[in-house]
Amino acid sequence: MLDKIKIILKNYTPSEDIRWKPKEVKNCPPTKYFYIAKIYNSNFSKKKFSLKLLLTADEKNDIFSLSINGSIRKWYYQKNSRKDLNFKEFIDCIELIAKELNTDVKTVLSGKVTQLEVGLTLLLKSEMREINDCLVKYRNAEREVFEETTLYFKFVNYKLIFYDKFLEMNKNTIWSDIEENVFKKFYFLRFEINAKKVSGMTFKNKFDTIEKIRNNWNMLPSVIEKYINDIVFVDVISEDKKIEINDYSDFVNYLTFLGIKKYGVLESINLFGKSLNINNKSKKLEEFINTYRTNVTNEFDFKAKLLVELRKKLDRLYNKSNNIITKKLINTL
DNA sequence: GGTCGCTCAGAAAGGTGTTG
DNA sequence: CAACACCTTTCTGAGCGACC
Repeated sequence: MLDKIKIILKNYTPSEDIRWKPKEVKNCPPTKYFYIAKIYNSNFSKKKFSLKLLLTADEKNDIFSLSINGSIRKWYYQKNSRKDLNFKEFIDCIELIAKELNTDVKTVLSGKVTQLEVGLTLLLKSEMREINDCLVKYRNAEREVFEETTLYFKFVNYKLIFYDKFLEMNKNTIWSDIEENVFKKFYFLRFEINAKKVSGMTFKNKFDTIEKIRNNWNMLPSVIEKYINDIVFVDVISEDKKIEINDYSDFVNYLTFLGIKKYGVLESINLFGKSLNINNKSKKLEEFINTYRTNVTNEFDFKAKLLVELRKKLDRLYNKSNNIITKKLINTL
């Protein structure tokens, strides 16, 4: 469930097996020196998807701190696939990193996590490809669509991202017939919670050290589901219902629906941002959107399908059936 | 009965000064 | 610089009368 991560180890004793290269950094105190290096996953012979190291040396006091930065997911598998780390693999990662750094597991566990990306890839049917259009609002985040297939909800310290993993993995290649078929049939939806500053969002206290991530691994599914559930969902794809207008309220209801459709769902929702009454805003918005919802058939039920697949994948990554094994793994470290 | 606006508390987001 | 602690602001949902 983890992808990109930045870990800070204090009081790390630099391994002599690593080739440290001095790095010039402008505007830094004269007593500090910087060295960079890379570590690879030595379970594989190829050297791809490294983790970048930045060693800060305060040579006066002989104190070193190490920053580890990169995608442990790609690093662990040595490829960019739709696989996601489960608990056992995460524990594996910790041990591997300790080995590569020539330090003990305890040191890695104590590492501070200052940046973290929690995410997963869902295997959906290709009809689900349009689902981004239905994710219309998330709290007060800035909604932004990039190159038509990527959707962001941005805050200062973190953002939510939805994108087509298959396109991302195969963007620079010529597709074979098999790949064409896969793309036609399936949609690899990737969802990520990208924390640029862990200390400034909800991961703080729960996922801000490697040890806490390990101990709180079982909380990750509900955290991910909470973020998804908080996104305002409107089915903008299904056909309109055939509406019978029998009285005035039916008429107003239908007019509101037509108005939202004509003016645009996103634009209509934005109107509420300017609404003066803070307290009623969310309630009104909910009513407003429900009016729209009651006028579409919702024949496909995108949201339900998304949540079902999300739950399936989370169960697998959380190792629900292996709870005892999970506890044992924690105890062995 | 339903709507509106006020209050409150807790959570979430953002701003800023300090620190190594 | 990056990261954090600390503080302020904003958001959100629930509760509760007042009013039509």
